[in-house]
Amino acid sequence: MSDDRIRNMEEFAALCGISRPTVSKYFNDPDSVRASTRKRIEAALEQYDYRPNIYAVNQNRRLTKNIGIVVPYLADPFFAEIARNIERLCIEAGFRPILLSSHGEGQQENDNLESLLSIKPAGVLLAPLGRASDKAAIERFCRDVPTVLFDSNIEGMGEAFIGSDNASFVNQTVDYLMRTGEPPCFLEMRTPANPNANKRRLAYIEAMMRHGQDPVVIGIEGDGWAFEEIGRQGAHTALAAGDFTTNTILCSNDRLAIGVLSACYERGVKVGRSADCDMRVASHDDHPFSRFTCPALTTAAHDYTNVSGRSVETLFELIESGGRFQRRDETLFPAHLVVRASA
Amino acid sequence: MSDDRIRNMEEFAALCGISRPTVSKYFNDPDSVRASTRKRIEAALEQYDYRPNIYAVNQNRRLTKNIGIVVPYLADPFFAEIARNIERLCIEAGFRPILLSSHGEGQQENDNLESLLSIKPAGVLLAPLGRASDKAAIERFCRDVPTVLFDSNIEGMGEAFIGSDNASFVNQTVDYLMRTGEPPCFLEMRTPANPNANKRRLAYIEAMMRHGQDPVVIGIEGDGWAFEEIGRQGAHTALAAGDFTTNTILCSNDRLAIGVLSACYERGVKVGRSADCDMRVASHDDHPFSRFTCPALTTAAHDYTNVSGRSVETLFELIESGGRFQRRDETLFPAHLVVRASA
DNA sequence: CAGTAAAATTTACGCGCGTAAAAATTATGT
DNA sequence: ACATAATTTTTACGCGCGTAAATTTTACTG
Repeated sequence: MSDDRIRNMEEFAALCGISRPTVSKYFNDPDSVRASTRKRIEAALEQYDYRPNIYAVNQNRRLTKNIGIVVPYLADPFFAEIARNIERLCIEAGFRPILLSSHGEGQQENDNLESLLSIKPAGVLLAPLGRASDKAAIERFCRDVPTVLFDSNIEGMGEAFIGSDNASFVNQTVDYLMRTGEPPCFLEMRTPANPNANKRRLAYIEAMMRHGQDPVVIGIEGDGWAFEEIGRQGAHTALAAGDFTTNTILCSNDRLAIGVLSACYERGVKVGRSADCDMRVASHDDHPFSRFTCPALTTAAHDYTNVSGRSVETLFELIESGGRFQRRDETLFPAHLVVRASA
Repeated sequence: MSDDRIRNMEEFAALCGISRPTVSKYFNDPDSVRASTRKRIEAALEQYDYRPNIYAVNQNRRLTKNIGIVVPYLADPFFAEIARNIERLCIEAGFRPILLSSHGEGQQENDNLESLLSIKPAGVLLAPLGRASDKAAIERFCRDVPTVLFDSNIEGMGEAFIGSDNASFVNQTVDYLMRTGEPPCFLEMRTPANPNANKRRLAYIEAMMRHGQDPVVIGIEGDGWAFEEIGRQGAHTALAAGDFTTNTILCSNDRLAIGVLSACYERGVKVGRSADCDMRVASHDDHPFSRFTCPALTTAAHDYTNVSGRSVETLFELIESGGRFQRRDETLFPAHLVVRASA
């Protein structure tokens, strides 16, 4: 690598012995130039280490190669994991992912969308906060930018939605719990952060009815995204009050369950499915840490690969279609049961 | 907000009744124009919702307002939390943070630096991987971009380092454990991912000598950033082999400890400081989840606020100094002990 | 080898804004 | 009110690249 700093495409083209417009064409699509000239450019590229000025490029291209990724709460390893998959897929496809977290706050979500607007992205993958989302702001955003929603749906917004099938999660856990012990009580936040929670509650009620059981839903207090602490305090309260009508708790999500396990431990309530245990606790999501709780958490797992993969694919299709779909598709992937020691 | 789309600064300046260069000056620094003209611009800004094209701006400014933030592993809530603090501080100072994760891999870290180079950031906050880092690549990068290292130091690289004082962590946990029970064995990965681990081991050995005790270091196998699983398997092996010479384990970091607690639970080893417990487990970092382990983890906490705050401040100073410091400062913040149930 | 299609070159313009220099205007102090 | 300093305006150029049109060169076919 020679260290003569190349200042622009003009100079680089001269070093290649090729005209600038052709070099420009190469950078837009290496296959759009003759194989022999491509070789020459790539040879020079290794020698001189030049790369187009990204700002000049984006100023002139009608569409940038940027893709915005917005997740509601990046400190949740679940979203960190999804985001990581999505990032990788974007890069492999030659795009530039820009990852933003809403940190659980509606204001931040709006700021993120504003910020994305100014970088004129080719498309955006948005996992909205849910209840705390500013629906009007998101709708306005989706009018300007090709957007695919994932993880948490908002009716009618974005050109498509990819997520997990909440009914599939709950059916599997409820069926399993019914088959192996007492019927489960359902523990959730009274005012859930996102609509998946509502769907899970409804699916729980329906599943219980199907089994000829009375559903018992325990809504605990708490606001924000500190689910573990909310679950812990809620479980303490509910256990003290004797709210659980059976020995089996099904939590709306793993982070709540982590808090519940913590509370049980603190109270000396032994959790598990062996004979010497007081309670069973199961949950949904297969959070990256759920394998390491004590006891390890029985849960229903997202199809991470398919959710992130299909989200990205869909966005690419959307971009190629010019930013609009004929109709808004909703794709739901089923869960699979992960039986561990907690239930 | 009128919806007549304004296409450029020329049009916006016309609507303000002010010349474009003055408007340009305003956007560079609102205080650089007369108060009365500033009012006029800001009034128009509310009416017409214009913002400068970020690509045109960055192409022409010698320095962008971008700040790169690189963390080794974003799926670790510890880094997610730090990154979130840093992001906020950057935004408040009028910068544009770009958050990148190296996902535990050297190749990704290099890619991240490459990617940052192309956006010509005003400065970069880099928490290097450590052992997996490509030192030469980082050194080259630091020559081109004003960089402040944080969390994990690499001797001589970057213009400054801000991190936590590993000796302070270990001294506090060791002193506490010595004071309240048997001397601790130290559990770590045999080939630690970053230099903090080495410093902690050395501090442990020194602390034990000071207490007149023989240090016992147990190095467990494992590679990569799946510390919980490594800790779990390592603890199983060590417990089976009887490697622990006392009933007290001090883990190098909380994520390992989470794995250790999981293994203990699986083996029916009761952890805690009450009389009926078999072992005590303590650790370092005060990971966001360490409050929810079973039992809750006794640990030494980072000074999150100061580490992130000082890192950002230092980078700002560096930027204002033109990218170079006279000498390379290393700032270490002490830890504080968080006593919970595990030890 | 001619004929044709494909690719590359030349030329030229525009993107939206930073910024410099000189001229004109406004604010400040006495 | 006047001299002086501080701002603003005018004018103009440049940043690095996308892209279009016309022209020339190259590659491929029979």
